[in-house]
Amino acid sequence: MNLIARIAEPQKVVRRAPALKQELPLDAILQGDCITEMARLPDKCVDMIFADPPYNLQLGGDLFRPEGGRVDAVDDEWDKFDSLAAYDGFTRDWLEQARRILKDDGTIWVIGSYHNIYRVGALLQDAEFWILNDIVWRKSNPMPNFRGTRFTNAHETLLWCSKSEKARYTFNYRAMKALNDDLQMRSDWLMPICSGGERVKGDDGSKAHPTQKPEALLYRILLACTKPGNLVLDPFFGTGTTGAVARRLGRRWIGIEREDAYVKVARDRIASTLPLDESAMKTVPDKREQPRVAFGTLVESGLVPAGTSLTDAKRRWTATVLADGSLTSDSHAGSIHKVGAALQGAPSCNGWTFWHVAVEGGLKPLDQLRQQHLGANG
Amino acid sequence: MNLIARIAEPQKVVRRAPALKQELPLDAILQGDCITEMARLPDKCVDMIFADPPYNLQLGGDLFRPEGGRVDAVDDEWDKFDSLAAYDGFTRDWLEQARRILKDDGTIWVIGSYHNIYRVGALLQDAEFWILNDIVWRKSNPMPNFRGTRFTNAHETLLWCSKSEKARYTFNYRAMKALNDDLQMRSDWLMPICSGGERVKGDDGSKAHPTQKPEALLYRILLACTKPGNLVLDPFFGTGTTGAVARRLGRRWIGIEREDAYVKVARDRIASTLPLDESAMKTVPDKREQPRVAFGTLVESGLVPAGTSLTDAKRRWTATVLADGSLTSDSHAGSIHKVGAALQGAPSCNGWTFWHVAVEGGLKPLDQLRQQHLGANG
DNA sequence: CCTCGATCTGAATCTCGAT
DNA sequence: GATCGAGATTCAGATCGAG
Repeated sequence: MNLIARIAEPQKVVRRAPALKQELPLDAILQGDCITEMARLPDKCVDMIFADPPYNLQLGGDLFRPEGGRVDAVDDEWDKFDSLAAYDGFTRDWLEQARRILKDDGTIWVIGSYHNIYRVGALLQDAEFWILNDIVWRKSNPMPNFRGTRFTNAHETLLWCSKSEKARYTFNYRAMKALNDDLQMRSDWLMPICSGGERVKGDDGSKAHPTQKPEALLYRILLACTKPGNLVLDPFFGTGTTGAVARRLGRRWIGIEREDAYVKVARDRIASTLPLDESAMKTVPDKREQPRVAFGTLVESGLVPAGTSLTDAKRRWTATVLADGSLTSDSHAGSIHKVGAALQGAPSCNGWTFWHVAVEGGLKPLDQLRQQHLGANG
Repeated sequence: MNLIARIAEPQKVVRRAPALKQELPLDAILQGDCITEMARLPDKCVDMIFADPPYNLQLGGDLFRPEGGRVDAVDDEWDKFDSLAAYDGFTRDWLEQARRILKDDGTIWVIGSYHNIYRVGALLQDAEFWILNDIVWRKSNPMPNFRGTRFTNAHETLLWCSKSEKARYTFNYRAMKALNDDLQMRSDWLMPICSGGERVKGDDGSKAHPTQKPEALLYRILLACTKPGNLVLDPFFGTGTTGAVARRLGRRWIGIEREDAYVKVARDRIASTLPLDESAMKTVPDKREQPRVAFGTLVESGLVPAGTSLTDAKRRWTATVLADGSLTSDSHAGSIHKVGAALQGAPSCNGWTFWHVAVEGGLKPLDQLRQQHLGANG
């Protein structure tokens, strides 16, 4: 192994050891503040940067689940900033170093949530980075909104930028297309959050890091934007997902991490030969989700307008479609399935085949309209 | 029809016609510059703002499809800005007016792409708007990346903000859940781009506006964040999608549009849009808005007589109803909520769904008896 | 061995009206 | 403005123990 984890005295080291600017610590964890440590690296030396900076979540008090449990919030000191201005200043500083270290044809990836990504995006543009894509990581299993106050926050955003408009960056188009069943890889990626065996745990079984990213995410990024042997820098290394995936894919890496505990975890993780966990590699192909169509979608799209009267095949019952895709009959209200079941006194009912729309010359089941919708939008 | 389309001389009008600040032009198109026209509207007068500002696309030369056709790019004058700073200045100005016009409990939606949404998001936060969600519109039929140089840009982003952290905004949680097959509506929405019959065409068959938004998008937004009768402002009205959907859903609207051609198109389009039937406009009622029933009322009315024994769904605990509508168990006494919480050791508890009455063949939750009472007395 | 149910968890800006 | 109390609120998976 070729791991370095130094306990540095930043001020001294930066100023007095320019030597390090020549020799690059490959496949190594640099322990220390990310800006200080980046400052010690030479100009234009890395091919790609992946950065997962603090999100500045600004959470309030405790949040409880409906059944009584308490949500284990991200309340670590490293995510606390005094103000938006302080966060901006921090972001500007590390972006400045990142830009200096990055090769002219290299690219940078930054991940964030709505709390911080608009600050980061604007500052990237201010620093003359050129946005190539913004990528949406759609979580297949996000935490719900327990209080019913907003839309489920079910995604995070990644920004992918080159150093300038004219830069000739790496994009392995064919690899991405192959990874996506021979369709162009889109800007929305569906992936589960990091859990199960992939999630690094402490001795007490609790998660080692509150925001560990899934390897599948880094896998796709490294595969898309680097060549084998390229050097990848991760200035917010955490549990070392970037290093682990880089190693697996034959890329070189440098990680910067301040916290002692995370450095240890990352070192062990990368050192241990990970059995290729197929499940961690898998990304859910977008096609599989297409068959699921909410009835409300047909209402929104005007295929089954609100106010439409529905009936069953034998015209024994009728119900009316409301604006939100629910149904009302004389005695019941709810989804197409629930109302169908209630009217029949049955435990369950497939509303798609039960309910029909009157058309010229007869009745057409909702299922047929769903197929029509899929055909038009699939 | 009640449409206004004035040809204004902006500078004069703003300064000399404060009268308009009193009377609100409802269901009307105001023709003119968006900042000037907004300046003429009173403080805190609209419930929601939907804004689809210029994206500042910064497109280079013509883009050609593989088979030779030229892509019909957005190259209109209104999408051109000299610099990021100019775009920021413009954005700051219209956001300032938007904030002034918006009611304190109102919300604003802004849609954009990666070209502009990071500017807009940061400036929204700078103006002390509070981001509630960022929403990803996933296009089921995006334009492919013809050159194979990037990921297919398959989404746009919407920001939903209140005026402050503490503001009590409207969110029709139940309606959104109904629209999504009884699952919480997530922050990623799959919808086709506006095409086919919905796309407004000119006399020559070409599209009337380069970036017309689908009605389904506005439908979901208006249904989620407004009540019937609420007033919605769209300062970049274009072909009037916001007005058309607002009218369909029984919301009032004001549109601002500078271009003569778009004003005409929007006016005709909205005139031919029919409002939904009053009953079809309905959505499932939010529990929070139903009339409150004190548990004591059910005791008084004899629906749950004093002395009744209650139990939870798993029959782990029991309690007895007292004459005043309070409960006693072995160890606790108080309201149905307090006793339920205390027995479970939970911070809180909804006694209506926690406690059940034994009936023939099983258990019936108090909530069901409450509904029964409401049906009989509501 | 498998199945079923109970339990736990994840980057979360998570209530509101009456007094 | 602060306080108090009613009462509204969860999805997809992984894990583990019982049968």
